[in-house]
Amino acid sequence: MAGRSGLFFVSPLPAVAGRSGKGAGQAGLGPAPLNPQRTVGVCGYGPYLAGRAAPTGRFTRSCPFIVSTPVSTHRASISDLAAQLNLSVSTISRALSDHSSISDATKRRVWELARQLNYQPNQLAAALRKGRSNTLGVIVPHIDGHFFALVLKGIENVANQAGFNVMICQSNENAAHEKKNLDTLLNAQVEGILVSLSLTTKDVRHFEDVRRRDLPLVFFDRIPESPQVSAVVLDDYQGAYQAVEHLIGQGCRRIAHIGGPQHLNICRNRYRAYRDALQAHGLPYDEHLVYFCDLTLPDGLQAAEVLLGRNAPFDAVFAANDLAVAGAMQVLRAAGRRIPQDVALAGFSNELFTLLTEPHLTTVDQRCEEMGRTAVRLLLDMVADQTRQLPPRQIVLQPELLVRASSQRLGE
Amino acid sequence: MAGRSGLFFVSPLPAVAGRSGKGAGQAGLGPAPLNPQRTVGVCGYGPYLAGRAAPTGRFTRSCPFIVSTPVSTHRASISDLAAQLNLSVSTISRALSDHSSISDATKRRVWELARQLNYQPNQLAAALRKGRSNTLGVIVPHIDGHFFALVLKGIENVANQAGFNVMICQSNENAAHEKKNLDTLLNAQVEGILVSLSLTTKDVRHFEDVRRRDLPLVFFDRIPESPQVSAVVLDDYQGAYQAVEHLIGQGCRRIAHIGGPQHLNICRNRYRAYRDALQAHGLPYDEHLVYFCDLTLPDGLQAAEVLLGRNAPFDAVFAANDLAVAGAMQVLRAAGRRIPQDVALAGFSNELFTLLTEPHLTTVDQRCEEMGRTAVRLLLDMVADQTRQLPPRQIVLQPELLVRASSQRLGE
DNA sequence: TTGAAAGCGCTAACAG
DNA sequence: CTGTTAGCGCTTTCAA
Repeated sequence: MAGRSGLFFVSPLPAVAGRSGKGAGQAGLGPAPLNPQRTVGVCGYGPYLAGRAAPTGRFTRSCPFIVSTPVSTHRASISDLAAQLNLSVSTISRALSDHSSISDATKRRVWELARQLNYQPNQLAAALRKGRSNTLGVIVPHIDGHFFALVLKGIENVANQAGFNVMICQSNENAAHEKKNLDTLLNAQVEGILVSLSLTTKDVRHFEDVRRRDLPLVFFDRIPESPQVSAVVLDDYQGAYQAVEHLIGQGCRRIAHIGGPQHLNICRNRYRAYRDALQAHGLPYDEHLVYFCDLTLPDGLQAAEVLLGRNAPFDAVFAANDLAVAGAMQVLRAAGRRIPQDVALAGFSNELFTLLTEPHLTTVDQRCEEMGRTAVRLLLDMVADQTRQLPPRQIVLQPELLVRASSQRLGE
Repeated sequence: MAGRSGLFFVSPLPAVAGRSGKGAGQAGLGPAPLNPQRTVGVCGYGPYLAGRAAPTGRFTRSCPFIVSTPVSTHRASISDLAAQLNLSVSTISRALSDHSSISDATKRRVWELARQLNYQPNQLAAALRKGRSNTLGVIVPHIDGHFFALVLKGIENVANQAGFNVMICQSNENAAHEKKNLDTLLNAQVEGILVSLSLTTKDVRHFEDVRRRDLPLVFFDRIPESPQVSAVVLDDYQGAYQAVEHLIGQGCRRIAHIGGPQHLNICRNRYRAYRDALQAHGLPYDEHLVYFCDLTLPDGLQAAEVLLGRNAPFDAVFAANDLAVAGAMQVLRAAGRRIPQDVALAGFSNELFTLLTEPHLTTVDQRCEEMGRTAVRLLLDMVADQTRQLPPRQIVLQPELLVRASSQRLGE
């Protein structure tokens, strides 16, 4: 199939194989031959260091990596056990799964041999036979960045606890890629799918296949606009509303907004909350104070520049994410604005770095892990429901406003 | 048996001939291309909002999510196709994989029906039969945080291009968990494994199983101390050495170090480079200027406090990672130290947030994606080698020092 | 160019 | 308590 391009694209330094420089009992140097007969030993070796000589020796540590001859490359199967014990494969199978109808004596024998032969069950075969892959699929826009990483952690925890593996796909914010991801998951026979839409997904018909197969499907965070789907989301509206209200409470009257792509539910809701909060407090909406972008760091920088250039004074910025507001802060400070005295700032997502900026950033926590856990629980409920008749459910998590120095103009 | 702790990380499979799709009559041969589809219903619905009433309607967008009754929940298999076309399963199988010995006419009929029935090959069955799962396994300490996320991205790219899926496990910095991860991967019949050791892994004997089975194994970044393994690492020594040398070049004479756990090769090498660089430039090593910890944010805060409290003046800090130095910076500034005039700072890893602090942090780039790509290429070479005789290789990537404001005391 | 048949490793009736 | 048997869906000889 796809060619394996075996070229190594490595930096100048040639590969260092079996480099040493240590005094300790070095076994093999250089291209170590395979099958060094049962060398069960301690070996130390130098650091991967280029150039400089190093006062080594004292930094090595013992390394009990056993190098034993591969006894047999053959993977023990259930029938190997059966043959060796003069039992039938079904007995072995049952013994291994601790079936009640197998005598303790037999079980013990089986387990012992399994241990000796280092038997590992073949999940593929079991899944094929049982018709259950014990695997869930997830499609996320990307994996780098705080939010999805934490959601995935939540998903993994609950799923694993329930005995499921999780297969992850990244759509790279690309709708076509997302579609392929879906095929991949279907081919892998996953038992249910979790999805957070890509930035460029404006058409969700590719999820119809899933539906047609009665395969449980749950969206989270970035979801399509249909009450017919099951979904878990944060109450972005609420979080944003609170953030803006907080800024108003600090005496801000001209609050700017850096918003994200409006076809995404999350960005739209944050923007809407911004408008509503202003209105609820009798403040006018001024479109000169609003800037839409993709919320990257460069976008944040540019947003601040544009806002400053518009000649529409503002005393606060609420951005739809933390990165944008962090970028904006740099530009604002460079322009001589004091934070929060001149301009108060609030972001969204509670990224780790909001505690690394000076001042720390006010933000809204998204309950990442909880979102993951909730979504997978919902999915597992659907998977467990044989009838496939469960009505779609939508679950809304409550965010938490975290007030920090970037927005505190009054004594707390 | 082995606990489930797997996260599969997958992406588009190599095109499977006769991929589904609906829409107008696709005539073409070969892997059916994505198809343009017509819009079908439109439905709008309110936002997931709790509490406040919202001026809905204007913010909804069209949603062509089709709600159709599940026609048949039965997944079409190869034998269904065979039955309907009066062909044998083997012919179908061959046609689907575009085998040369099948007539074009037959292929066309097969593909067409496959499309109609929305046939999706069962990977499990294929893998079982072929004895090849087309899956690689990866064990990382965690998935949140810049570094591993990017390495994984690199791994995914290359692996997918070569037609492999990737299964990810997180050890959560826990050696016991790492062991379970390994079982999970073995059970899933992966064809090769990539590992970056957990913080608490001091004994690597559990990888012996892998070796005994002749399963290709490549370590990256955090690796065991043995020349017998294949590994890809950054030249941490070189990167740290350059960073410290840079600080010296800026006029710093009393440079402190915040170091990580010394049983990890990466931390040890950074520390060693720190000492060597000092020595090479005739500066004394003073243990009062060194603080070891786990390099978290709180650790960084504490490190600075301890260093300040020791009454051993210092004019620079080189930390083994960015988080620690970012934390230290906060404490130092709070204590009235100007950065970089009083204390110059340098970290390690090139985290995104190094561009969000004030001033920006000098750091060392780790070539994350390249590390992932390189590691998986090495692994794929081993997988491709039927003989299993390839000698272990170690590849060293060169880091890049990124000088930023936190350490620039002289005009560039 | 197509078909028949034999499994991959495991599970689960159904019988003893 | 244990064994026999029949597949899960697919690939792959070997024959036609």
